[in-house]
Amino acid sequence: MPDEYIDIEISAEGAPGVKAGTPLREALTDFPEGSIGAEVDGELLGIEDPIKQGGHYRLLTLDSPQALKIFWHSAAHLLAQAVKRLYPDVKLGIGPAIRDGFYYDFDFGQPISSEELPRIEDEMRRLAEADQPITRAEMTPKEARELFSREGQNYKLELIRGLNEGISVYSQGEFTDLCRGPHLPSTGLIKHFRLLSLTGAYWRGDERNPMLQRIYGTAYPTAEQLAEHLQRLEEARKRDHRLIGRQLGLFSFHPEAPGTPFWHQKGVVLLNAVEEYWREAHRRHGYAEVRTPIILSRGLWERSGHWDHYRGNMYFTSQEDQEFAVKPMNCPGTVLMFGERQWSYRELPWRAAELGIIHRYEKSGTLHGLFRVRGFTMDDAHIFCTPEQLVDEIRGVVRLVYEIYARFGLTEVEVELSTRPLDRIGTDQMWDRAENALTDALKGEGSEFEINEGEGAFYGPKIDFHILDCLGRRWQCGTVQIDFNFPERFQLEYIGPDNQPHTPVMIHRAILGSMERFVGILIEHYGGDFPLWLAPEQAVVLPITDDEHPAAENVAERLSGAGFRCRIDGRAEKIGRKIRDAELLKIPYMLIVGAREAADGKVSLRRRHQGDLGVQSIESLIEQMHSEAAGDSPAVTE
RNA sequence: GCUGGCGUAGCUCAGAGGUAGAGCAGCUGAUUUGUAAUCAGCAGGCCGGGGGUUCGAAUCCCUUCGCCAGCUCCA
Repeated sequence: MPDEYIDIEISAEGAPGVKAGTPLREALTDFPEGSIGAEVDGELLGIEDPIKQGGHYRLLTLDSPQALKIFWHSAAHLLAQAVKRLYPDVKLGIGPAIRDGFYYDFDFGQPISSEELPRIEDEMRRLAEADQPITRAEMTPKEARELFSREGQNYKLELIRGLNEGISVYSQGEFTDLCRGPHLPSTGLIKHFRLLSLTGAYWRGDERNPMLQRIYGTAYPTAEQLAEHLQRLEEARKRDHRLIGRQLGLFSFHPEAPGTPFWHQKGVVLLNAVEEYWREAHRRHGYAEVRTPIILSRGLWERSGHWDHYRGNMYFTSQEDQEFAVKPMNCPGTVLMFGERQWSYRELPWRAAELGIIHRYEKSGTLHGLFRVRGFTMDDAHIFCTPEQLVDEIRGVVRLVYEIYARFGLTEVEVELSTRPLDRIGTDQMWDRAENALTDALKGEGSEFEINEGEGAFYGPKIDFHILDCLGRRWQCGTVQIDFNFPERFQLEYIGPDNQPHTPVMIHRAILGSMERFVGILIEHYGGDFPLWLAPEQAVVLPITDDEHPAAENVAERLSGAGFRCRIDGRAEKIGRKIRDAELLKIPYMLIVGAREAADGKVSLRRRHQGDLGVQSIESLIEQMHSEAAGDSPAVTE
């Protein structure tokens, strides 16, 4: 029964139709079996919720994707009910539906251990089997205060203080919770769920508030969907770049340098392959590569505004009574370069790209593999152009962004445009022009985008690019920001056709974000199975016996000569063992040389995950590898 | 930073007051092998660092460093 619609009309005084405030269940004369709520204009309604507006209602069943949000929210309540039965004195925080599940925050007084989760899950199961109806009631703030103060639910009381009339509570059995809803009709619908983890979380996310204990869980209407979701979590665990990074010998971390990776030989090959492609693409798009100092004087950072706004994230050092900062951004250095001399409008745009090494202090608790580090290489560029050139420049950046992502097989990109915040510099006219330039450029390139009203930086509006990896996870990588601040602070100018000085427009942009983080994303996206052009080791020659070593040397030399990364596994192991080890190292090509191949000057070809592909001449192999390496990246799963 | 958990051999992990263990990896030797693990032997440890309790500490306590999970996707 998917996609069933029903129109509801709100009655005016004395006219036919449904009275506003009527619960959805009563408003529907013919309530279809299996309906758990409805959606209208993006708003979700449970069947007990009151109708507020007329409209075209889409009925939801458990099969509807939108219904999951309701489902998870009710699962959170089920969790809270179970916890309250087991720990009667528990204080409830909040328990929303989130992406892929739900959580609920509790104050247990005495912290509980994650070994309690199965017990709680069992209690939830019992409660679900009891199949209690979920009912809704409205009350005034006063009534709500009385209700929750009776139970000593101080967190709920705090929430009520921020609410006006029309407070709703949802109940199932003895359990009542302050809640906006919507919810399922009854708890019996929640059959398949799993509690996943127990962690700490500050009340309202503020570290000055008490630490609550948060229980995360997930639930699905069918056992298959739940199993599939748990499978996805398992897949993500297997793809963890920290694990694969060690298994493949790409990088490591040491306590001596928290938050900064040590890149091993193979990891550097990978980084270099990404950088080589990056340089090639930037040359083609008319960028000039520059390199600015890592340590610059405090005075520069005072002038750029970083001293006032970013000092807490910066590292400092001093020598000869002079204070310096380790750069957290590349822009001031590039701006100094621009300011070195006079510029003619004929020389603009100047697109200065830099793979700049920057350092930012991050709280120790937020460090996470390559994803959150303290030192990294930003694939930065700063474009200085005339106002007339702005739209074209942004369009060029957008094109380059899509081109570069596509090279890595990342074709799903989500774009967000952030507009002027309340606290900002520059005139409204400048903001109009800049926001229009970003909008026009995105439209011109045919990108779909969402607008984040008021989320721009104080110095200018921006576009953010998010890529979706093969597991559908979203990573913010690229950004394009227009900057009114720098040209003003550093009094940048160029001489226009009118022989007068003008202020250039400055654009900051990054595409991959951090090279290190991007490589981490690639590791997880490919699961370590890198396409040929990125693979740290592209081929390994596997002689069957020592007799084939000369022939194997010959094969390896030919491949190395053709520019491929290739080695010989000359160990006194059986071929099965050599294959296994090469498969585990995820080497794309295994070239087996036995007596027959040695005699014919050929190899027996084996591809990672594919097995034996038969005998092939070395010439045709090299040709095949060249075209594979040059082409677009193949599908992620081979 | 804060809360909780975890640091034992290169890796994955056992041991939970009484002589530090296994598998894999490593080394040595044998084996010369045909598409995902050949066999045997050997070696390997300030049980993360520091302090304490105890006759005795990997084990209990304190402290410090690091790692892992999380720290509003708002009732």
